[in-house]
Amino acid sequence: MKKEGCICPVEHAQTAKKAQENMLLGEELERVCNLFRVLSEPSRLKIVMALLQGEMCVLHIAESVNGAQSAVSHQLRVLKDNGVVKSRREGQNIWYSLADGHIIQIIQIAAEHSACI
Amino acid sequence: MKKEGCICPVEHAQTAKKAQENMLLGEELERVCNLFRVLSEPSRLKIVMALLQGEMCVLHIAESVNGAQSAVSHQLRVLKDNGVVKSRREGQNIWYSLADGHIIQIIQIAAEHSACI
DNA sequence: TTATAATATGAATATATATTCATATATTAA
DNA sequence: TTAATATATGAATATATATTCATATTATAA
Repeated sequence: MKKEGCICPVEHAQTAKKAQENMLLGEELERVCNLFRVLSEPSRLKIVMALLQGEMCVLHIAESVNGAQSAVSHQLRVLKDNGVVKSRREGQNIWYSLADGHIIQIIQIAAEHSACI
Repeated sequence: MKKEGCICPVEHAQTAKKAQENMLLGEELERVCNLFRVLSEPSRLKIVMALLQGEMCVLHIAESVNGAQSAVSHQLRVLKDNGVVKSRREGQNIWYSLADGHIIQIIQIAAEHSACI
């Protein structure tokens, strides 16, 4: 792991040191990773994309993404646990929507990036 | 899957319809998911965070993230295949850096979001 | 050419998790 | 209370993939 007789410029050793010092760790790292993990499954990303259009109940979401009720419900729980969606009960229905604007921004930028690969 | 005698307001059916029509599909969906998947592994996200500090060779990156050479090399390939990092050879070394500014933006917003959960 | 250093990679194992099925819970209407 | 509808969930299976180990490749120096 040590780089002793290294060919790289001195600045690179400093870069490595700074990277080590500023490294995201522990719970904070996990939370950011979890957000990305949640958005990385096609079925879940489709649910999030559907909710860009507005609030919906579970069955309407399932219809939007062409998925099974059970699977969508499991996925919504993961999305909610990770702060991507929020929900409110309305009679027999539970309506889901995006938790905040960050999600929309992230997806837009990711889409731009992916278009350039 | 059908919602016939649905209690939800009429707008929700239209929302579902719009969501269905505008749904990201196929390769485009996969590319966006892949970007998120790549960023969702702690070991890989740490590499990306390290590269926020600047260009580095594999061993300096391994040092930054406290990881094994082989694992870091495998991860760098995944990152490169998905357009997150780019590389250039410099003698015996190969220097890696972030592919573009989108990655930085996405991580910043994700960190903000995660701080609010 | 040989030796050394940096990086990459194939195979195997271990682990995580998405989906499905069956069923449970919760709400409303009759 | 009973029936019907919407949603949630536990368990099992199937699949994806991160890491490790050993080794291959590439570039430089002696």
